[in-house]
Amino acid sequence: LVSYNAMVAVYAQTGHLHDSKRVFDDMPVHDLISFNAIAGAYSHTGHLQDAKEMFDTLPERDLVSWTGMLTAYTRSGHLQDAKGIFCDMPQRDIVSWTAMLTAYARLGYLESAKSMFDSIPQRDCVCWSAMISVYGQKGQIDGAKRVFEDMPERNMVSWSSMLAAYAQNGHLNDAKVLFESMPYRDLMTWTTMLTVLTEEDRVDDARVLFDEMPQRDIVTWTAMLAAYTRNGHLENAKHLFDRIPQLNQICCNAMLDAYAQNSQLKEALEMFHKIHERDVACWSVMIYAYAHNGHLDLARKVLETMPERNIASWGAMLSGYSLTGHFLRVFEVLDLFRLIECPDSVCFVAIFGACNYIGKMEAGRQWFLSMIMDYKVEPT
RNA sequence: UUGGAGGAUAGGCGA
Repeated sequence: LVSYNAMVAVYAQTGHLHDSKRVFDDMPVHDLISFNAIAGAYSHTGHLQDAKEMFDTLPERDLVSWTGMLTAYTRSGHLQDAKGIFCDMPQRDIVSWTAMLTAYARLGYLESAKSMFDSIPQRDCVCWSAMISVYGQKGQIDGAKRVFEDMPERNMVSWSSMLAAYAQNGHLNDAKVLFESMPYRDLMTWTTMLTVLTEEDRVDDARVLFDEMPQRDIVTWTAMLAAYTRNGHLENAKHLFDRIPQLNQICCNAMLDAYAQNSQLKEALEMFHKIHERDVACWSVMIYAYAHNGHLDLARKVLETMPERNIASWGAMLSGYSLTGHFLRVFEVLDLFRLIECPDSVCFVAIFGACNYIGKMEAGRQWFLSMIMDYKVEPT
């Protein structure tokens, strides 16, 4: 039973749902660990419904089952359900507290995340590191640094979280200093440093680092590809892409983006069609590609065809219209989403452009006030 | 043997 469970778990962790399920179905008896493991497989592969069904039909549930379900909801963006699970679970421990902390942060409730953190009695390295990451994702470097310095002991992930917090918020020098002083480095921290070099437009140094890295994985390859794209080296990007050992959805998106940024519409479209499981980013790149090559109508069609939209997809369309002088279209599209999605700073740049162009300075001022008061978007 | 924390891709400005 232990070996079977271990196999289910290994396949689950590597995202091989079918193999995981096959082993699960083949095993003679199941215990709670097997059920939890297969539920985790569903959750890891984004099959929220199946995970929930498994959870609901469990004859008994332990802390692992409850926390697993909490995480499944968090991963799929169902924060209210995550909170419901947290409230309903009969006991909680440091793992579930940390899971809930992360869930709050995802929803944007930094304060709730913080008070959850503060209320954890015996904090371990994981919840400290989670808190660093929360501050980092919120752009609050000082908070991240304070947590990092306050924690009683640090592990690989703590250092790595702090490094990522610096890198993702443009504190490139701090990132470099921290990297030099790190007691350990691994694939993830190396990759973070690759993105730091990229942001500094040191693409050649990035390539040297890439070549010298002791290991590379798909994330590293994609980071290098993005480095070439950012610096306009389409040929190098193509070359690199052809050498990637195992393609995934994200690196294909990155290549699609390389074509889009370089106005290679035909190649972009070709790549788009090669991608079968398209996510929001993939579709949004196509909006960008069309909008920046004079095909506003096709961009709009993509916007309307894509299965789901987020603020970046709306923003791509808005910017496309604004930059090409289709100012009435800006407001037309804005009306399509402003009640369901909060416009962000990119959207407002497009809106102000539209207002200025058609001479409606007063309307622009109103939008500016509304941005701050109603939408809580800070001017940048 | 099952649950919690870190790295890559999309929109304006910048580059």
